[in-house]
Amino acid sequence: MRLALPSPLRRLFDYLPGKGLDVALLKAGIRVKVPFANRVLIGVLIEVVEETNVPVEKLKPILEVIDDAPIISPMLLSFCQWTANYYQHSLGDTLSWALPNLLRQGKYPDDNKELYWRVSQNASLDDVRLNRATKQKKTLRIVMQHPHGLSQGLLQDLEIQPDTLRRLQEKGLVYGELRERKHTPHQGSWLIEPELLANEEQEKAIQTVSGSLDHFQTFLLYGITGSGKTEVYFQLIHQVLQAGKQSLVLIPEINLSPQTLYRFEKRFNAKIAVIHSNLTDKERLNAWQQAKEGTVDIVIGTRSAIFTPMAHLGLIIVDEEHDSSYKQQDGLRYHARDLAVVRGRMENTPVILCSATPSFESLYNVEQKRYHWLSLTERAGSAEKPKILCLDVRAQTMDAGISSQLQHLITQTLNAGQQVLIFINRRGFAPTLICHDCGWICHCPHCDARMTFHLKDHVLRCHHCDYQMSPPLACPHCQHVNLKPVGVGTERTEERLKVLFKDWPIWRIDRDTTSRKQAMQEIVETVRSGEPGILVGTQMLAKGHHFPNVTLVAILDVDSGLFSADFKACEKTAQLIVQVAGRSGRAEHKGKVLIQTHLPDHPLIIELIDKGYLAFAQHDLQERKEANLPPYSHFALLRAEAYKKEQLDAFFIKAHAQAELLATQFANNVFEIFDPVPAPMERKAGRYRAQLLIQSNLRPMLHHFLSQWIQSLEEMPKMSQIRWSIDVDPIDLF
DNA sequence: AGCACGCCGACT
DNA sequence: GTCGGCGTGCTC
Repeated sequence: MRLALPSPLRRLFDYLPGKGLDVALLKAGIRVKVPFANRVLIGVLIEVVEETNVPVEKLKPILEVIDDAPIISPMLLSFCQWTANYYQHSLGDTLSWALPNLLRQGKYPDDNKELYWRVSQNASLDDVRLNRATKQKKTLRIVMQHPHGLSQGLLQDLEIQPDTLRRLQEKGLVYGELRERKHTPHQGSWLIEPELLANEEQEKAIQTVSGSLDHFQTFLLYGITGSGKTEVYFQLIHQVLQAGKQSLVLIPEINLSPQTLYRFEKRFNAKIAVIHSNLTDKERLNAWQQAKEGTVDIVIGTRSAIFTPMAHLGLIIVDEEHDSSYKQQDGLRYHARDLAVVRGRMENTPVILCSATPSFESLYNVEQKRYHWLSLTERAGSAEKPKILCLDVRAQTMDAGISSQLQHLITQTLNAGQQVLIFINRRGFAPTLICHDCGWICHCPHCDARMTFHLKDHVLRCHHCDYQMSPPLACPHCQHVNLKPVGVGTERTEERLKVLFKDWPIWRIDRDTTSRKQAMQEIVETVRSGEPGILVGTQMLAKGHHFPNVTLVAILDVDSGLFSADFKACEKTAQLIVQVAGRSGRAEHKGKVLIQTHLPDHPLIIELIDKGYLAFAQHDLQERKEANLPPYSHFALLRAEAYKKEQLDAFFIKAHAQAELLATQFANNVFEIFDPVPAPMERKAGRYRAQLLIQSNLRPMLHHFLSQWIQSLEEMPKMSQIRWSIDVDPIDLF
């Protein structure tokens, strides 16, 4: 029996069947318990083989067969095999990423009954007892929309506390029902809310995809902010529901808010499962099992939901497909958007990738006729596109990153009763502590990074490891007591804005102010209420939320995104500008976007402002073509880290030599093997980091090469001190 | 990744 | 004398 075991070792392990075991009952995808070295592991049977290269005396019998039917379908298993192979990862470990925790631990899918809430016959929203209970009223409204009941888990995902339900139950307005989780045929309409009338473009998109619902085809749905992408895929999901099939909707981490789910709940009378990182193991298994059985109709989830088994998959949607949260950045470094396309092909199902700022890879795939292009370029209603302006700040006096022109515009906007959004590119530009006399700067003792000064807590914090210290009173270098915070950061900008615009509220959104669970939501709601004021924040502001009363958006420092060595820097910056711009304005007020830059002649700035995102993408893709960069060629990156620099260097010298040697076995010039280089932040959390880039125009060759190269790396002796990994299609070169 | 084995320093 | 530090090697 050939098994995949949860181990980083990129190979399968052969075992003997236990005595008295009927080999005919063993099917790929069942779990078995086996002895492995000195412990017991749970593995997944991949195939039954008669022959093995392993010496007989080493073969051990399995201890136990856990399942009588495959826990993982042949489809999902081959999907995982494809993934493991493509990302050069161990199959056993890949399965660990794909399976819910409890299944990896050998537990059985839970067939416990689930608590469903239903509305009582005599319940009414006008009940006087609900006059002051807004939460209960809202809850009752939601439960009323679903006469067949809603599971407690889903209600919790909608931010409804069990306590609220209990109170409604005490009033006799709703009742709980323990339900056997079995497939109950759907009754009645799939819609709760009628569909909106699609405009011409939307109709065209819907028609095009619905003509392909019975087979694989990838669509790239380009829809500018406010053009009604959601309506397009809602109507398509409706068609899929009517065909008795399931839809899988992937969304970026940040977008999986109760509001997102609420929109689905409001539209569809369908069973929806949500898969996100805050689920308990039990909830996750439950959602997984229901999707597998086909008892849920729509699965909404983040990156890892791409591994959800689906009984009757009919459509895959990847919302905001350009979003970098689809790429797993440790362990199995998969890209959920790319895997969505692979899965669609395997399951013969259409895939829709949506974005207002499509990734350049996807645009390239459209150009190559692999993806079908759909576009929505009209904003719904009377809303106009925001106007992007570039402000050359060379030779301008800046005040905490704010030019006087910007100051003037902010004042105007506030006086007009509107809101301003100030976007700061990075927390990395946050203030640090500098000695005014000798120029000493406070560095993190564990990383090659400056400590960031946090005014509120009066601490120095390293943003790359968790190191914290209180600021020294005197300079450790010259002993003078003249340490000052410098740099433009969210906090400092906020402080300055508070002084400059002291009569207006200022809201700050970043990791520090929104660490508390509900904090972000509270701020967002305050801003949505429309009171004039200034919203200051980082990346978090670029995604999802829309603020109708924001009419001025300012990006304080766009330059750092323009000269980065990273080949994707321009793409990311362009996406950011367009996404941030999309947060503003609607209907009555036209939005204005101001970009402060020292490089007003940069092609990104010129192209993006004059001709828009797609034109800039064309331009940048042309440059990448000339430089033979992805998507025109393919990258794989070997990263490694170690506590001792000499060990790391020794490792890379060997790895590099092996790569060169291996490359001689292939045709000339198939690969470009770069010299190993230190990571941009060489030391992080006390470990030295470096990387080695391999480039090739021939994907299949690159994969052959990688698997052989990795095998030789795995066999290298004395490697315990070095942690290394391979990143196929890296999105960051560090 | 785990986990044991093994060979050197500071303790009841 | 041992307890335990982590370098080294192995897992069908």
